[in-house]
Amino acid sequence: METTKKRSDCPLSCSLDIFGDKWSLLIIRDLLFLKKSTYNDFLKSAESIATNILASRLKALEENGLIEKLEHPDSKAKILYRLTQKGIDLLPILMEVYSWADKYLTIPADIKATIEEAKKDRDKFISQVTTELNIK
Amino acid sequence: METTKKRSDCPLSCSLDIFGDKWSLLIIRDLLFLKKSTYNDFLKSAESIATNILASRLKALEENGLIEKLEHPDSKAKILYRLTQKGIDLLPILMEVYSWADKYLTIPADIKATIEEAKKDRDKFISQVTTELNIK
DNA sequence: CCGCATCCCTATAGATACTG
DNA sequence: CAGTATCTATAGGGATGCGG
Repeated sequence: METTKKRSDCPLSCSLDIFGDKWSLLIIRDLLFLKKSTYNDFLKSAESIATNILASRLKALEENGLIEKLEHPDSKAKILYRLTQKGIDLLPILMEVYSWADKYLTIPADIKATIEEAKKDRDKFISQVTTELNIK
Repeated sequence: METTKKRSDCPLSCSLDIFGDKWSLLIIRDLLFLKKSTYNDFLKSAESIATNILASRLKALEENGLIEKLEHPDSKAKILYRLTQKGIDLLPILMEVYSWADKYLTIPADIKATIEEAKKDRDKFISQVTTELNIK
């Protein structure tokens, strides 16, 4: 069922086989920027993902080594999802998408400001986000 | 039918609504790098897209202003697909995906060499590809 | 509560055959 | 050559159930 056979040897094609859908990168976004880390956090996101879809994406993301499951410090009942380095390294891709969207789509003003701030010193922004995630 | 209602105001979410599927970026790749420009060119790609999917993606890409349809210089029967600037500007995103894939996936040696060459002088590579496409 | 799993139903993706 | 038509498979939405 989770065979995910690759369509070709093309690196782009293989990458899209992993995160080329409408939901995976939104989960990555939540983990990268929005300090979300539990199942219910993701469920509450603006795009309102269905529970079965979320479960299947989390499983796929974990199988592909982009995220990992940990015990939540607050409660035994909770699970904490965290990005691996492989997952964190999707950040530059997301930044380019934001940058493209900033140029061609209509963006809420506050988000627009953040994007342009991040673009100004891209490397600094990347290391900042990365460090933050690694500390946690 | 092509209502493509957006799921949220998030620029990433909106971008994924446009090209966040397993095929659109492969068509963009074909146009950007592989000098493909007709329906049958795309059909022949390694991933072997189905004809109806190709048709629907081309339509969506055109509606979203990423590509445009032109008369083919060789034949009246042919249609030439070309990237708009909005489409060409997806190149930085693709390059980051290639870069990520280069780090984490198993890549054919020749493609790996090309990726790393392009990364060395990224801006030059981008302007080179862009110029080439604009000339045609 | 929390993290799913399951079921049911609909919508979209996709494979294949065929057409203007 | 550039698509449709038709059919089937999978993705996805929404409600609910259930063990820890």
